[in-house]
Amino acid sequence: MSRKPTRDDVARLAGTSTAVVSYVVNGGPRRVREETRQRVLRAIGELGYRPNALAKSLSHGRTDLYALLVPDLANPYLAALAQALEHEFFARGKVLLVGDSHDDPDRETLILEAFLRQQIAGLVWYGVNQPLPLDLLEESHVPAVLLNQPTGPPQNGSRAVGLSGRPGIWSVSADERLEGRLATEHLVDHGRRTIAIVAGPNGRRNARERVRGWEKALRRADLPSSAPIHVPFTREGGRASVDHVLELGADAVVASNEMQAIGLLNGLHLRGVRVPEDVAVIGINGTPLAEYASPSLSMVEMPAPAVADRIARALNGEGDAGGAAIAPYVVARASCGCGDVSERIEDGAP
Amino acid sequence: MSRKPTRDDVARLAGTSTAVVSYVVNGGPRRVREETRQRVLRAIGELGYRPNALAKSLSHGRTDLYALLVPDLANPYLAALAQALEHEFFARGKVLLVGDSHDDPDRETLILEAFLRQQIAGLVWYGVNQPLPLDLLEESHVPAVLLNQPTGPPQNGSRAVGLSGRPGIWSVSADERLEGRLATEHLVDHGRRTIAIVAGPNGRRNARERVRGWEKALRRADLPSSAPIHVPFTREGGRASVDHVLELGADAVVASNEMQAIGLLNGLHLRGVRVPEDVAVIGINGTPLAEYASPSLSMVEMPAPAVADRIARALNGEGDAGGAAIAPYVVARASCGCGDVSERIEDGAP
DNA sequence: GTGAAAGCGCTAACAT
DNA sequence: ATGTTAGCGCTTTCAC
Repeated sequence: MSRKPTRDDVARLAGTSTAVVSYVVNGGPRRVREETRQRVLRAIGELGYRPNALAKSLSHGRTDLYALLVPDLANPYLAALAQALEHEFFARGKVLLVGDSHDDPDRETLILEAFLRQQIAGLVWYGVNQPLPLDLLEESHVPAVLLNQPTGPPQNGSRAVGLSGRPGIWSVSADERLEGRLATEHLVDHGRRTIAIVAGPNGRRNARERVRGWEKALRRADLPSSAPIHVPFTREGGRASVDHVLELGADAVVASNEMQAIGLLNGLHLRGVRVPEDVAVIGINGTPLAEYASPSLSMVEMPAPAVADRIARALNGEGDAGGAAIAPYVVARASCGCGDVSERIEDGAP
Repeated sequence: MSRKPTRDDVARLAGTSTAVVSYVVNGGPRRVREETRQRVLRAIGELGYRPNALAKSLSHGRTDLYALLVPDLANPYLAALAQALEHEFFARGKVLLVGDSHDDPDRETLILEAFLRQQIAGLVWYGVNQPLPLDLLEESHVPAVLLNQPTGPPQNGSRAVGLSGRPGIWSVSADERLEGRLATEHLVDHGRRTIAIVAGPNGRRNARERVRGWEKALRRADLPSSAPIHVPFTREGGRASVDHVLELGADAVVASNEMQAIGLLNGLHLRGVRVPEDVAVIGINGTPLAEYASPSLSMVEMPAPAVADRIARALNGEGDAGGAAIAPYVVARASCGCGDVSERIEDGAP
């Protein structure tokens, strides 16, 4: 009574063959007479039989394992994404493996290799570098969705597009430029004239895109643009940018992600600068956390659940992965001067 | 050249038997002549051979899969824990599976079953209910660490203890009572006289423990205690508790977790109450996020990396899982009135 | 030091 | 409708 019951035990107890047990457990590929079915089911219940997914996968040639590889699981945006992906995958009977590269390309490779050894059925990869070293991935035949990888011409919102290299590698990425533009335009609408931007590390492509959107909005509004303030995508970075922001005499700032925005808010608070009275703040890629900053943070958002849905569809080859874009939108709260209004402002076309 | 190379291919190319390839790949259990070893290694390199962990596990009877089951992956504390666990497990050649129960016991069971089907080698379970339904777990022989499950008499700090039921089930839990006491004592030291507590949902055992610690500290200081304010362990809950706090005329508040503390801070901000001048705030189970609240949040902490280390040791049967306790400590920041000092205050004995 | 072969638990093509 | 059986890729005992 110690060894875990196997399919053989079930078959023996039910007085059938092992194949029939398989058919019952999997609901196919053959039909089974109802009476037999019941007998098998009863045997399964009696033994407390639990199918071994390992054996199944080995035999069937396909696992139930999906993997997520990110640079920082503690980043609220990525944690929200992990949560949303787990939700989507679980709904499809898959289970989620996570890896945290700590922003280290070498570690990233090691993790990826571990995932491939596990014969993952799909990968979601928020990579450290741009572009990513795809060799490992390409020689495997694992379907993958790349995040944070700008591909081709800028797109409206987010979509899943096939990526050159090999079929089965997709890219789901936000239109960072649009996000930057939306954020900036909102500040312009508030009548701000000197709008600074806290950007990501110099040279990172996705950092650059957000800056481009900011520039575009300023140009359209006929406002001057200053030099982007390049700091890491961290709370520390945001806080450290405060001196620059004040030197520029800015009356508004766009922060390139939520962690930076929170750090910035804290930095301004420490300097005794009032938000939004003295300086208005808006960030990009908000999470539910933003609402609870003090003052609450206005953000451009593209909710993790929608992104996760898109990713899951792409990996499962469900319908039009490249279909309608997910549009980012402004969630106006207090930090931009919208008072306590927490309305959702939809975007028009570019 | 399309099929993935298997151990057979390697053996053929190296001109050896499959067993030898195994010995080389696993560094055992038999020795292999150096020359042969090199030949095998070369064949592996040439073919780009990657061992199939599935087959290995099926044969070997043990997977490299550890699983983490939590009620809310987006909770910064749990996200930090997930990150720290991934780190520990990866260092041991394991890979991390995550499940999010969304605070739903039924979902929790389904996820657990999925994990068991995957033949996980270990489980870390931050359960929804207290006590947890351990039947599923007990009939499996999976080593497990239960978090958030008060066991036996209160302990100093956190430790891994064997849990009745069956061997291989451990509990690593904070001494919630001590945490509550430390937080409260710190406020007392600041000269606060009316110290309220934002507790967790009424009836939850871990919520109760923190309240007990608070009561004890007040009693010792000869201060009156009010009724605990029971709200969910969420930011919404913290924010919603503000009216109660103000009604009580409190000049200080202990929040039972970080999300509540952040919500409370925001609620006070919205009411125009100054922190810490009018009301001092301290929370329990802080993460790096707390430092960036405005004002920065004083917290009782028990860092995720230390907890994760303890958990990993327990699961790996490494040394004294039940050894020295992890002591929670106060990280004093601005919200309690410690100014911008960010010193770490160690705790004495109970 | 190395090879042959019997499993690990399950799937599915092929029989009946 | 159900039984038989050959794998899936690897580990490991047992021979040599």
